[in-house]
Amino acid sequence: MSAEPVRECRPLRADAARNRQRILDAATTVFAERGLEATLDDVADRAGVGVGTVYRRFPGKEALVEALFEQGVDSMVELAFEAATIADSWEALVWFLEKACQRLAEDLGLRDVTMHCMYGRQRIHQARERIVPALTALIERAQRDGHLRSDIVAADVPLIELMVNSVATYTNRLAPDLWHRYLAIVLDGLSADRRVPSALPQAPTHEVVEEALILRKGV
Amino acid sequence: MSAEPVRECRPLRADAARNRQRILDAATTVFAERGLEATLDDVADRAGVGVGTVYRRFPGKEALVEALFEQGVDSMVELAFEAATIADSWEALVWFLEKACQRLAEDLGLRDVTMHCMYGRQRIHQARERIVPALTALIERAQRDGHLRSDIVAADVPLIELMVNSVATYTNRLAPDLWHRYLAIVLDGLSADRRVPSALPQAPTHEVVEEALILRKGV
DNA sequence: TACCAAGCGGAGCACACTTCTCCGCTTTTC
DNA sequence: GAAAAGCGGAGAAGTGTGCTCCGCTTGGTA
Repeated sequence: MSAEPVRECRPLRADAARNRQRILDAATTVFAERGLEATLDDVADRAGVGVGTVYRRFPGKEALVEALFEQGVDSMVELAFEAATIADSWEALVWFLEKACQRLAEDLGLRDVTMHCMYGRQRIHQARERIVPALTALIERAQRDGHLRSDIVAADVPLIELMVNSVATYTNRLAPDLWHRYLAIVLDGLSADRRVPSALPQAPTHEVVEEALILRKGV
Repeated sequence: MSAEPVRECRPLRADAARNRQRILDAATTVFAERGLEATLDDVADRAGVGVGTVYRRFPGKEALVEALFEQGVDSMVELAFEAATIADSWEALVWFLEKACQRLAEDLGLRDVTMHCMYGRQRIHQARERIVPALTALIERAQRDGHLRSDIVAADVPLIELMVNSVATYTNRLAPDLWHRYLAIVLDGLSADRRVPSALPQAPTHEVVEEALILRKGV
């Protein structure tokens, strides 16, 4: 939220400040909907301003993206810490994976930032370093309690998120909640003490699956 | 293998026939390695011929791709029928998923053709229609035997392949066999009668995962 | 109300990267 | 050794980025 050149003395003119906010709002929705493949022209259109106006406020796409997702990335780290406060260790893990996948599914921009690292690698790297201990604690606690299979490690988590998110990427237009089903399957695979398969969300139809595999827009 | 304009009378000159084969070979490896994003210029380079030569033999990229993958797509269908001949119903399902994921992981072109449908949609659609009955039979048999959880349907299969393949896409340079681990987890989630988690292939290191999420080339 | 710095729009530039063509030269074949 | 067939690869044509520039508009001060 503080990426443009520091020019503290003179405050923005009223209309300029209004436009700046419009740009940020537009960028939020546009990137969330279409991922980072969206153009600053798209953002400008959505904001109802010209491209020039966008470039006057932000040095370039990267700056805007970083300004927008600084907070989003950090909030993923917080998620892991928040999960630690849940009493039941298995529920904590489930809650974390659900929430993390949810955010990535809802915000394609966040997905691109965390999974593709096109921008702001440094920040992502730092975020990863902070999240690893929390994740490790979450996992080891669930393992000590005999809920999580013992051969899982913290490094598995990003790849599990990637898997589930790939379903979300393909199906989010046609069946935006379908990814829950596959996370549920994976969770059953992660469980150490499940006796009976847990209930799954509704199955997709062939039509939805076929359409999803054809349509696939976001990466 | 029969995409260029039919001109049956005169056979190709010896050198031309040789080049045609070189182009097909080069296309096979280039598309397998880099997916359909590879250019016909890349194919020409690999084949050691000029682009013009490629375009003289094949009307365009689509024709070459379809010629190449016609067989590959059909072989995915055959896989399902072949699985039906395996005695144990659970092993049949496991074998099918392993093989299908293996092929998709080894051949990024095949992955793009089946998962993204950029070319030859008609053929893919037909292939899907042929594979569904075989898949349904495979699934229902495993369910009757009490091995596969009863809430799985045939339409789940492509999405399961998609999930596992997304791992392969990201990690195939650094840890080309890592996807087996995640397929194993998913399989444990699909099982109806497992008492104890099955053995998993070796876990990834944090370094590999981080590199994989950054490098991501294919798609 | 008048003035002008600050702000604005969006055509268009530079660039990257496709697919595909064209034509002077080379090789094969008869 | 002549003609037909084939070849290479520069570059045309098209598309899609990110970003700049400059004539016009507007907000805020005097």
